[in-house]
Amino acid sequence: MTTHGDATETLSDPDFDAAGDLVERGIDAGALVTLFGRCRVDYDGRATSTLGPGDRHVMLKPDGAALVHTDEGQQPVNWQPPGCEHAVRVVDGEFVVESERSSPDELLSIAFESLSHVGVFDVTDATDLSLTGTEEDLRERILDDPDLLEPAFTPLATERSTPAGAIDIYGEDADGRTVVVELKRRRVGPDAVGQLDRYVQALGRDLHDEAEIRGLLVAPSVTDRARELLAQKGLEFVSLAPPEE
Amino acid sequence: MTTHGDATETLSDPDFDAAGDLVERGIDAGALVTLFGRCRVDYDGRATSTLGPGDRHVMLKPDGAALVHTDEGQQPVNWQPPGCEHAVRVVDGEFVVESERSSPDELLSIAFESLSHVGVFDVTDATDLSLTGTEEDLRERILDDPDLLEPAFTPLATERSTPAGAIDIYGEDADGRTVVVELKRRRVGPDAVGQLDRYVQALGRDLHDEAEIRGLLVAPSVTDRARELLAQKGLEFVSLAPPEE
DNA sequence: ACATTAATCTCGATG
DNA sequence: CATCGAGGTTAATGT
Repeated sequence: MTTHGDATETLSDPDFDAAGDLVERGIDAGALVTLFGRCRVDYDGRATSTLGPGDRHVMLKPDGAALVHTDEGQQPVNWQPPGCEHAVRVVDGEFVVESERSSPDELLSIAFESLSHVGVFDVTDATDLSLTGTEEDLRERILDDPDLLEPAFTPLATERSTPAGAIDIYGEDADGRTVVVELKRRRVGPDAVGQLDRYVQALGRDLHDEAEIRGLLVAPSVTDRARELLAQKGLEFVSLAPPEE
Repeated sequence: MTTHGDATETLSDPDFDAAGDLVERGIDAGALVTLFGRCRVDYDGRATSTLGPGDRHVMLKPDGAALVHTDEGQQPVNWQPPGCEHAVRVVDGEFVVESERSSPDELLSIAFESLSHVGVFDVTDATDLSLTGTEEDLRERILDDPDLLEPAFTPLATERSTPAGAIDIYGEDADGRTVVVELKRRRVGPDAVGQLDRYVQALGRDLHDEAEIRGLLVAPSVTDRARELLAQKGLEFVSLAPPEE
């Protein structure tokens, strides 16, 4: 066992009793717990899955999330969302980690036949991520300079609600016609065209003036099918990306 | 340092030189590498992000994926997809992990001011996940017993392609009318209705017989807005879920 | 490489 | 609680 500054504690090739003690202590202390070893994994909840024996890395977070990672992929092979209860016990010679929640009822069960590592990490992280280049940045760019869309475009509202959902930017063109703007931070396919079309139709029913409403899809680029759909539905496209920095 | 069976090796409170040696050795050996300590994280690529100092858990996978986890959330606060090159070096008294790829150009940089743990794990996992309760299971359930949709429904094709995309199930009803079926494994909103409508319209143009085509949305349930949209567009809904087991 | 869609999507905002 | 839409979505599949 290795301890340092009350912050991190690890066990190598622990016996199951020692591992159980450390993991329970870590969970109770609100620490982040990791395990590595050969295990089977079963999940039952929104779907059902089984995973035969293999070496995997398991992370139990203090917010109740659980992650099972293999050597491949950005996504965990199995997981449990935040809000779960973690528990460990030894059953039939296996070290079993269970993570459970209700609504929906879901259970993740990880049965280790051998454990080569257990770690407990005291995490303090008050920092928030600062992210730029999002759809919101694109919206701000347009509101700062509406002429980017077309000359004399006038934004009137953002997030204007319709029976079909909220319109990103609602405004008027140079001729006083209503304009519905849908923003996407990256290249778009047919789904985005469908979304814009829904908003235009819903707004038309709201205003009883469907023919006079223009729909503008704003994105860096569109796929061929999306372009065809736009043409079919009489919608327009403006190429614009979020600010670079 | 702790070694066992060539499989797992960990360092506690390592100095940066020893940590660098172990991490590089782990990466070269195709192992899964973990680090824990106080760090800053910067990302630049499809978007841009910065994250101030805090304690985080870092995982470097042999396929080139990188994950930075805080104490909260199922998702990593920063990451890099598979296919990246990982590198470590000591710069200005910080232990820096960089993960980079091209197309798109993306760089993730993690600068540790202190390291309390480094782990190297030899992963062997040939097992495939077996998952049930997916949309594909729902499709098989219907193909096994088409009457689940309605009496005398006859499936003719799956994944039938149209200019608007592939239709989940394409078939005929008791009266010989063409039926377009869109499947969803869980409760659906307006987007699924738009998707089904696109397919019906596209097939109508293909067959020059739009009026005679029925559209069926099959899901466990629909939201109110989706139900209204279905009614407006003359589409139908059948409540059905993927098989339980 | 691009296009399209599913996902135990996750996550946050909002009513 | 449910609903809705964004996401550096990711992952899989087809072309």
